[in-house]
Amino acid sequence: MLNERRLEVLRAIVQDYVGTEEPVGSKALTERHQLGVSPATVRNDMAALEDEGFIAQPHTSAGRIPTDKGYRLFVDKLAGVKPLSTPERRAIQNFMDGAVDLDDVVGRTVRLLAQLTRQVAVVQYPSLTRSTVRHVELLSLAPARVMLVLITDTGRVEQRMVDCPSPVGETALADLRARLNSRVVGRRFADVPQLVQDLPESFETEDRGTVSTVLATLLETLVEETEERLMIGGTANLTRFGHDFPLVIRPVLEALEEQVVLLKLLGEAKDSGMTVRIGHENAHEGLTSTSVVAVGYGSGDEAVAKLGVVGPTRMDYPGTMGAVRAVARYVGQILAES
Amino acid sequence: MLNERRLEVLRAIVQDYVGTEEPVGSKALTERHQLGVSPATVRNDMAALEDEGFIAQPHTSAGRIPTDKGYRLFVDKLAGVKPLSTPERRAIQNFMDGAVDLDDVVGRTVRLLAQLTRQVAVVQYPSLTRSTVRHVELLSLAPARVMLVLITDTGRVEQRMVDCPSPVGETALADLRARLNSRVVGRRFADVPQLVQDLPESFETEDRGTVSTVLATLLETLVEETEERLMIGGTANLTRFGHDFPLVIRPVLEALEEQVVLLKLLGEAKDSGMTVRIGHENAHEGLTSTSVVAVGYGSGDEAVAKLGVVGPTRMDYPGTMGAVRAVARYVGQILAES
DNA sequence: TCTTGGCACTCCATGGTCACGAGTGCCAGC
DNA sequence: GCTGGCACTCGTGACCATGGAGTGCCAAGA
Repeated sequence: MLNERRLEVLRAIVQDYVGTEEPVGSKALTERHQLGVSPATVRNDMAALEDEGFIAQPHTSAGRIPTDKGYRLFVDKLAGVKPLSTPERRAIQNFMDGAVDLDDVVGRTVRLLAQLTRQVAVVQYPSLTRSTVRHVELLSLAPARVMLVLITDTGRVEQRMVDCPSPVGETALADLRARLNSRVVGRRFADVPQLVQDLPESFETEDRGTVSTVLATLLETLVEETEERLMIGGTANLTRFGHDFPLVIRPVLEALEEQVVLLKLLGEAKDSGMTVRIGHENAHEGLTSTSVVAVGYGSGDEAVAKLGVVGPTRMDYPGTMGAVRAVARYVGQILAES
Repeated sequence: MLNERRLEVLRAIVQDYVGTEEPVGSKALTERHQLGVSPATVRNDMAALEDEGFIAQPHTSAGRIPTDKGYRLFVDKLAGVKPLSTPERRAIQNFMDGAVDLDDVVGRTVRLLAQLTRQVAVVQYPSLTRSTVRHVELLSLAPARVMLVLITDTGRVEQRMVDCPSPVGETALADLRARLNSRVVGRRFADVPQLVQDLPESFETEDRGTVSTVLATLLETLVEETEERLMIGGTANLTRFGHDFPLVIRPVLEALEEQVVLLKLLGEAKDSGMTVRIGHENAHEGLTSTSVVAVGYGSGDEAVAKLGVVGPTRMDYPGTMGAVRAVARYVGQILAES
């Protein structure tokens, strides 16, 4: 059913619709693309494409627009990933260089991505559980109060207050700090629970309470939902959504404010390679008229977190995918260097 | 010119317009408020109010809507701050309790404020320069690489990498850490530069380079723009802006993404007491059709940062001001406790 | 079997007219 | 100084006619 030309027609429809935001008709198609056939033939092809569910008409006697299924086919079969131009690559470098800490890196990334794609950008902070421990610090702030600071190889810093059952001496604290670090430094956070399991036992009875409390807080921090932070930007680009936008923009903004929703969204993306979720493929109700392009990034081979963009299903997929991939690679490099 | 009744008419117009979002006419006014006079009289009063610039008509033969100047008078003279209801107070407590760290406190605050006011909430992180130092930590991560961690009494933690000119021994680092802390702990960050000024001189020549580098980074961190972080939320409430909203919402979203703009906005607010900036009173171009209600908050008497909301000029000022004030007080309490 | 030109049909968008109603300003009378 | 009355303005919504873009279908040609 779907011969070469029909696919070509679909590609042309997607490209034109993305460009003009208007339903595209058979005549316009033959004029703007060298299909080598007449409008009538294109009409037949369009009817076939519509039968298969790849395109639809908003109403009779209007042009066609791609359906989610149509975009899916376009992304899977018809379009590649468009590499960035040299000026664009240079812009990425200029923009990212000079970041002072992880917050800054993430902040710049989100702004950069929003600017390049002209869509809403979402960047997840490097996950704790997938990072490795660079250092664990314990600070005595008051006799029975300790501050726990975790530092990852990706530069992320997490801190928690610990209220101890009894006053803690500096020596005991230094002892715990040393033993703790010798066990976990360089290891992955995911492995920490196991590594510190028997630590309390090796302490004097009087200190065991404190040690357990500190460790409990440490483990809590690792599993806590807040470990999965993220940053979003470019929401102003939502206004480029389309005409019907008051209806569409609301649920999108709401979804974007729910960290849980976004984390789930990114979580659904594959760990490696790029993931594109189109329209109704997104589980969340408010996002059924948006597409999400996400990819993992990391300092090494393994992804420590994900980043991506959220935009209208009518988006420039090749360009967006190219930008997302390029940014992810560059951020990975920066993390590896630091 | 502006006798008691005319002020009463203005108040009624503001209240009705805020409620209905529609220009309000003389007849509707007399029906919904006990003004004790006829529509014709109200019309005369309205004409006077219009002459003075407090109200305007979108077009001839339409009702009146308040101007920025009208809202200003309303806020200054005609409306108080509406205290929160008991359930609302309880909701604040429930919502804020259980915050684990400063990020969490700020995050909860912004969500709470957005929910209470149904507007966009902006919360500034406690400023470094106005906080006092709880602890300065130096961690040796590599021979010539030190991580500097600042901890404030408000729970804020800031960290920076320092690349030292030469390898640093643990003893030298411990020495610097001890001397640094003995000088600055409990002091205000603003005073730190002066307090550490002569510190390098008291070290051996060989360590002076390192000491200077570390101190330079410390001072840099204090003045850096990034010290002024903030969090925003409730942007979905922008969709309740009005009918003409595609035009209005765009610049607002853009302004909200520019931290600089927002910081300036909050910075313009008075240090003590509540500040209300209405429409064109806001310097930033994109925000001329919004009002900003801001207030300082802090753990003690002094404000360490500000928070507020951004909404349409047509907002419920008494209610919004009440919510903002209540939230600020509660956050202050939480910071004081921690 | 596929392609093509022709043709009738559908339906949206545009723009004009018209009646309605809400609201105003003004004035004369109380 | 307040009030009722009255003429006037203007935006809104309904209705209708027109034009044009686009379609589906069909018969003829390659």
